[in-house]
Amino acid sequence: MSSLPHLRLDDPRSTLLRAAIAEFAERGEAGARTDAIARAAGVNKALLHYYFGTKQALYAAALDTILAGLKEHYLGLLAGPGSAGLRILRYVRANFDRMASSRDYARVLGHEMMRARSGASASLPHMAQTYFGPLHAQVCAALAEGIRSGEFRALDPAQTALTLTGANVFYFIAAPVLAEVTDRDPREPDMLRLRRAAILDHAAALLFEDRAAGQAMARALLEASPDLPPEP
Amino acid sequence: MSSLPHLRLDDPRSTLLRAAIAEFAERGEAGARTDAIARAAGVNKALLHYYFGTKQALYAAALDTILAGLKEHYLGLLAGPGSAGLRILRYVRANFDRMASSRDYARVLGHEMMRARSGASASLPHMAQTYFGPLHAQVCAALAEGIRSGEFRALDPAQTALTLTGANVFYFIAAPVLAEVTDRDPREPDMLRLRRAAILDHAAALLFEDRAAGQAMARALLEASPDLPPEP
DNA sequence: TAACGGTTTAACCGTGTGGTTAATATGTCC
DNA sequence: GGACATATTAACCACACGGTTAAACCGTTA
Repeated sequence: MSSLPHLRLDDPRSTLLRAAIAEFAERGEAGARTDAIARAAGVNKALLHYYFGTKQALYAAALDTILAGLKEHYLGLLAGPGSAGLRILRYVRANFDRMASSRDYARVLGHEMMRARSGASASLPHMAQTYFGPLHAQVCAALAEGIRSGEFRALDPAQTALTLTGANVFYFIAAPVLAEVTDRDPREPDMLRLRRAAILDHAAALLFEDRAAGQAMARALLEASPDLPPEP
Repeated sequence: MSSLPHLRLDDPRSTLLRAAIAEFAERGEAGARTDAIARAAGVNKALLHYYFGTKQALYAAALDTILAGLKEHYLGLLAGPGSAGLRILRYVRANFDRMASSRDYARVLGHEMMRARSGASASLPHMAQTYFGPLHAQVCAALAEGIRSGEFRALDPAQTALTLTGANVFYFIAAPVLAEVTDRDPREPDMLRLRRAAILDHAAALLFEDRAAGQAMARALLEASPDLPPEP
């Protein structure tokens, strides 16, 4: 996008962007207030328009920042070495870790999903085409490969991809409700560790023809990286 | 709530409520416009305040209407006859059918989840305590029972309950995004049938110690009620 | 130091929105 | 038919919000 945007984290533009991501994550684009973003960034509201033009453009920039590099990361894992089973489990783990390590990521995406009624979101078609589409296709391809090789059960790849991401995403989307129901914060490290183990176990149990082998693979992956990356 | 509210579907109050549910489902409480609701109901905006007082109260009424009777229905299924496996699968199917048959249900709940940042939603604590809490507890109890009896694998009940609802809910929450990615409407009857079969198969594969038996049970449940209830 | 470009601010503006009010319609009982 | 309660409306209001404007600030260079 710009030439060297990722250094200098204390210039007003970056500060605004970070404040915007937090605000959009909490309230969505419609609910976010530009005043609040500017105030949180310790900056005049006009400066926001000076750098980003409109609220919608700021939102697009926030989305781009959040999604930057993520597609490549996921596609890399899915196309990497190892059996289809190993690659899918690696992807599931990476997806979980990404959401666990950034409080805003899952919620921004959640708001985007909610906003996306037929043709109402300006950013949706772009995001679907450049991000979700290729990702979904690649997950389906890996699933199909595993089914062909006999490593996976006879599954519908598209449906299975949805179940996997759904199980993964829902935990974070529903986190505030969950906190109310269970009296524990789902983002607490202990809770995250529990969920991380569960999601890998569930994915393995769902996918593999030889369930015991799949679960062993999931456990190995878990032990290979037992700790979550810290919040950036 | 009131004495005889559910008859006479063409009085202004009911019309307003239905219009409100549709509007809240599309845009959430923050995004919904009272003007638009009144206009959709073919009624003056002041009448909305005459009947419901404030937008927030209207939203609460909409939530109550959507959730009315649902908890009893689900709890009934979970406490009904049959093994834990059968009851859980019946519940999963009922949950799916509910979301499939009402375009608004899942999306209203989705918006409510998004809105529920720490202590910001007035309706969340009430909903969590009277609705989600008991339901979650009952699902966990059924899961624990199945684990104890050996029908299910050794699972963490709470985590498993989350995976099940997540896989179920996500499909409908993400429907607009999905439509963009796959070029087919996920709410099309054919797509719903596919998803319905998949969700039951996935639940069975995830839960049962004897996977083949579980899948047979899921298939039997599917054939017992092959068609979805129509949209009300 | 004066001119200049990029940066930042205080003050302002138009509009959309939730909510109010006062007046009018509608029905019902005597 | 008149009194009275319930419905329903047109017109209005206050204000929050996204966006604008013109001026001030600041570092650099001549």
